[in-house]
Amino acid sequence: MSTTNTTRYAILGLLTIQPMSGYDLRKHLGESLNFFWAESNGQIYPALKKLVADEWIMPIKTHQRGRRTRQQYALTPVGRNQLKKWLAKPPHIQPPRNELILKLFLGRSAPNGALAQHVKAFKRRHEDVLGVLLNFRKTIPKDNARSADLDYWMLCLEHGIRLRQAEIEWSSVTLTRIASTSTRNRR
Amino acid sequence: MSTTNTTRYAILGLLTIQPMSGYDLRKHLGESLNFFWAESNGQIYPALKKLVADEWIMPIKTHQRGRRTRQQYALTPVGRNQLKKWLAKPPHIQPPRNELILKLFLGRSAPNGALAQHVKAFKRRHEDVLGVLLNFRKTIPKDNARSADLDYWMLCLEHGIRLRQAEIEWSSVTLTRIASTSTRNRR
DNA sequence: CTCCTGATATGTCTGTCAGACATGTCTACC
DNA sequence: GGTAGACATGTCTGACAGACATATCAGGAG
Repeated sequence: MSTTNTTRYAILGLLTIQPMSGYDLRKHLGESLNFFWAESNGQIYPALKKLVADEWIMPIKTHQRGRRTRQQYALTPVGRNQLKKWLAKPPHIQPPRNELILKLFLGRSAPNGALAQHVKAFKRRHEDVLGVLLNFRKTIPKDNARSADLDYWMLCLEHGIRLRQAEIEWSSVTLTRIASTSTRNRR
Repeated sequence: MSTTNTTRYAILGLLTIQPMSGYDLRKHLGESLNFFWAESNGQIYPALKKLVADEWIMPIKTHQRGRRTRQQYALTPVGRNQLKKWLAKPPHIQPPRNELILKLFLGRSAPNGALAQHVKAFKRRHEDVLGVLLNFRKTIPKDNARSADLDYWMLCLEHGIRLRQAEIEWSSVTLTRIASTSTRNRR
């Protein structure tokens, strides 16, 4: 099996920023990272247990004033090393499963107007995300003035922005073409 | 559970083009469709069985001269209707799992030069795919002169092309930025 | 004519994943 | 003293990825 349980490494990576609890990880993964890395909630806690067992991370107790005690985790030297080794390996490519495009491909069998609806929704969603990302681009550099991670984060952001722009442009073109196609093929 | 077993519908969709065997489906899925829809080989035959049991498709015997008898399948009216209903539903969005971007995000922990290697490979791969797609754009319209599917296929192709172009452009920009980043952060 | 190679053809199996669902705790406010 | 809502930690099922297994047939090499 060449599937590498990437969840472990995503967690490991986040812990390079600072020690966190499972809940923190979940929030991080659900927010900024979510634009290019979706983690399944159900994987996080089992993965943490496994990582502790392998001694890639270690649990640390944190007593916060006025807040419940949370189980936090920190990288061990072993974990840091494993992460580095993983980062050196060529990235695994996610097999594409673009359901919108599949439906478009089979468009001849679709009920009238459905495809246009799908593409419109697709476009709107990407426009929303693009808005968020463009806002990030403005605010992140100020908040994290000279974080060592900043340069890398901006590259990821740039990727997200360009991809969304391409999707939006394609959507526009496609919408006009769909209109003329359905006119031509009308029974 | 909201996961919809999309494999069934991908198969159903391909059978609208013409009756096919499992092997034909596998080839189709491994070739043209593969650019936006990757199907796991292991799913095809079980899915076919299920589809037959549900009477969405029916097995037909084909005796080809000089070739082994293959089990082919054709859509039933029920199947055609189910496909149509599915096409009308909003497409499910694949959760993103872009391992390259994840590695870039964690770039600070990566060994020297590794990221640049990854991005270069990423760029090369997309350039190769773009070449294939651009070639498709030239040849497909001639081969399938007035297929009812042609218009839809071209839309999918266009999507693939634009996305790849965006990836390639981002790669170029990123490569120059990585170079200057690693210079600045050198110890 | 027999062996071998490679395309044809049909599957199985294991670990990983998606994401809905379950459960309990603490704070703040009424 | 109750309860709404954030905080926090999990479990569970069906679907999926993709490596692996197996058998048949055609055509060429010896």
